[in-house]
Amino acid sequence: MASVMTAMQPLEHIMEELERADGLGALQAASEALCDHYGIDHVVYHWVDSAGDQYGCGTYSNAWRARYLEQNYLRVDPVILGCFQRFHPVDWKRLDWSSKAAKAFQAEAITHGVGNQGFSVPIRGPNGQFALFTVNHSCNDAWWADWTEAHRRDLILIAHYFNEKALEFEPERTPEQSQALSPREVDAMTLLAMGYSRAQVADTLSISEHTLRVYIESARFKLGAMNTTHAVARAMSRGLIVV
Amino acid sequence: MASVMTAMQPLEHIMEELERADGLGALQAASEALCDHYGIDHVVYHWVDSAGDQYGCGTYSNAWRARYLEQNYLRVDPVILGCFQRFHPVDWKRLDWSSKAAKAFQAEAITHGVGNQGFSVPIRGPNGQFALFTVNHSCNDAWWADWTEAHRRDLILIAHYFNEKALEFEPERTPEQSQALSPREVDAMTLLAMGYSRAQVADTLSISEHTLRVYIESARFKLGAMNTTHAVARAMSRGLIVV
DNA sequence: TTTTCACTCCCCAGAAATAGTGAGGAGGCG
DNA sequence: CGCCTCCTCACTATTTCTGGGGAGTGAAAA
Repeated sequence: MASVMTAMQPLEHIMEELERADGLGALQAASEALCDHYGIDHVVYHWVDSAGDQYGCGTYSNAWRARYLEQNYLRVDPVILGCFQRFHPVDWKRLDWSSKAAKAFQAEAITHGVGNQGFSVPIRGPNGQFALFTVNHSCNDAWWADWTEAHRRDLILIAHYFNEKALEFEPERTPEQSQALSPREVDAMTLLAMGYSRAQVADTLSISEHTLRVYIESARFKLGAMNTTHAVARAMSRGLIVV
Repeated sequence: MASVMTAMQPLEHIMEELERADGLGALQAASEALCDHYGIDHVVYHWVDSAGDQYGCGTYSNAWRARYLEQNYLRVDPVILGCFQRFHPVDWKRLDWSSKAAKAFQAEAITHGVGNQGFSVPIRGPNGQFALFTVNHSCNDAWWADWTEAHRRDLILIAHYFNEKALEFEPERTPEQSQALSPREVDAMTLLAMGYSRAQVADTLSISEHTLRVYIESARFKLGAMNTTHAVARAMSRGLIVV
């Protein structure tokens, strides 16, 4: 249980390497180092971006990665689907593998060298960023249960550092931080995001609907949005409004 | 630097208590225990929910909490605004305190016993859940820098556990994940959030605009939204779509 | 002091979204 | 085998939003 608290030099060394990492290659190297350190088959970091864009690094075979992307397994993979609704790290056994697609997916994964046991830590960043840190191994249930229990805390922390570095190295994936909205514009966007119509927003803010329109338009302009819905979506994803 | 890795019995004890916690009171107790353990002024967990709903526990005075809620400081607090855009834990000094509102807010916080130094860990869960774990103290910059550097890893981990427990105890705060959107509905919401008009979305999805409308309406119904903008906002804040 | 910016108000025509119906086929699940 | 959800298409009338204009105040920044 107390693994995080006990001295474990090689892990400490890997963590320090990770903190000093200055490129995506370092994450790949860290994945491999972690595999060696723990004596497990695979360590993988998988960033699942906005429009189904993906980025990852880790020790899965290139063939399996290619196949995964090519088949768009993103929309089938129970690990992705399950972790997206969770906060807790999760053992793969607790996911829903019942669908036909999931079973086929699993079978194919195993033929590509993916182990039967897995443990994934969901990680979330700003603007809806989502990633998974996964450790994977081929072994029996009891051994895996002991191992994951023993290293749970380490894995949470390592997952956090992986994501921290990935965000750092890929700033273009969390794009421009545009100019801020004026208070009135924030009010307008916020109320619109809450489902109020323009008339209701104007009424709530005690201004004419014409005036409100000016705010919406200027907010739309500042956010580079094509319409109100777009503007609200951008304001939300940039954290300019909290709804 | 290696604090997480070194034996530190009292912290270990607190963490184990936290893991066994079975109610919100336990988080409050853990906050106080952490204050004692570290010898700092405040430890606070603050859940900032979708609709501006808030829940928190920690060692701030009741007067300050009441004031914060009453004044709706959520929309002013640079800690909230800054952390919402970040993944890294952040020292309060690195936030933007330049606005007049922020300065007034800070001054008032200090009169309510909040320390001049702060360090906050942003945490995100499913469905757009967002929370902050903050440690706060009154001291000079050098001491604080040393302290936060020394305990950074612990704090990340403790923040994770606080949120894990908070999510566990408050399932009703992430309720209406019940109604997932169908794939087509997700497509529609996503493209609308990207600024496409209905005609463009229909074209992109290669369906008639009439069909598209059915998706938008059913999505709106499932999300309990009053209009398209509202539906998109809800879908985003619940993490159903990623833009 | 000048200039910029946020805030407020107004008109109009055309484009877009919404509300109320309707119906048929494909596929999964008990 | 029904039952269900999902996907697809259609019509009409009404409401709401958008994109062009223009104009005045006050506060803050340059």
